[in-house]
Amino acid sequence: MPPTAIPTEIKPEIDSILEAILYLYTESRRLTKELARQVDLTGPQLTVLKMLEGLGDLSLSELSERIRAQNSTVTGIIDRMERESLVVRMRSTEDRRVVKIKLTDKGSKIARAIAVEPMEIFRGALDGLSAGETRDLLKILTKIARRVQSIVKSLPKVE
Amino acid sequence: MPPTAIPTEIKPEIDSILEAILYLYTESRRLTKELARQVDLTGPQLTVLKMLEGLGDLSLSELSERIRAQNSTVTGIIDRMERESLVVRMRSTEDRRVVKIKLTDKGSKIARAIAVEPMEIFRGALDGLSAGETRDLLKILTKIARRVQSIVKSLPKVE
DNA sequence: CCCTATTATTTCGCACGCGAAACATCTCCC
DNA sequence: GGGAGATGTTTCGCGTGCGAAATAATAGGG
Repeated sequence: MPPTAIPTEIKPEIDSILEAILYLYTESRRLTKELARQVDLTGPQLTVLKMLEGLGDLSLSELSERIRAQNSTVTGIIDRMERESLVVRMRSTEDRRVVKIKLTDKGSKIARAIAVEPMEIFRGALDGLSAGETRDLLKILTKIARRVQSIVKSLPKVE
Repeated sequence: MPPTAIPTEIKPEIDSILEAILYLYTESRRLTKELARQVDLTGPQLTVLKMLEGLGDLSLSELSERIRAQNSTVTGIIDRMERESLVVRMRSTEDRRVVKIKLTDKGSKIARAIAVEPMEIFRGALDGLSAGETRDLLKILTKIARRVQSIVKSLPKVE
């Protein structure tokens, strides 16, 4: 048994589960991109637009935290959105280090044209589960996450 | 009740579940990248390396299907790996349209230095579930995936 | 009040990642 | 067997996405 193999008979369900998780993730990205294409935006740009619409002006850091990307990534996205006059940068007056991102009229209008926040589709799908299923799912996923964490900690370092 | 709005009091579990799925996905990428860094590779390059180690030579199409990326993406990854002498391209003799990707000695050596295939960590974590949990998880995820699909189908088109 | 550490953002270089178009080769059918 | 369409790969242009270094502004301790 080579060291690369995890010593276990592969249960076919396991691959199906990985498959399903991957599907849900990639589908959410595909979906966002498809919605975005209808108004000539990219996926991340639509996400930012709807976020600003829902929450009001946000600083760049707040934005990058919410979309789980590095500041430098968001700087680029905002650059391109500003180029298209979808948002403007405004230096905060209280703390002049902070840049507030603000929707323009054009940006708000486009945000309104897209009714659904893509993530809502998933909330909707999860909402269709029974209370028991929801509880089970959360419990199992949490368990998996914990196990992943502990496996990661125990990994041998190369060298 | 418009199909786009999800009319529901948000159950906190739902956000936790989305959180957990996102965590598992991003953790798998982070993990791959971290393993890869130990041998001076990028995440995708390590994935390709271990895939070739496990399965033998693959064509570019086979590779791109397995890592779920477009051919053009994989062309770039292989370009950089070839530049580093990790793999070589070999025209197939049966069908001269096909390019076979082959590990070099250097590539094989590095592949052996990394014992774990990152995805195996998740298989390992899932493997720790009880049979009942596995069954429930698969059932629920499948249900979610089906619901997502049907919601997507019912979405109104802009214009 | 200054000097240092901290925090917010940008810049830079690089590696994906995609879709469309170009290119190469093969297959099939007349 | 020759041309039309199918299949495999690459090229191109663009938009993320990251981490490290640079830049700008604030805060805190002496």
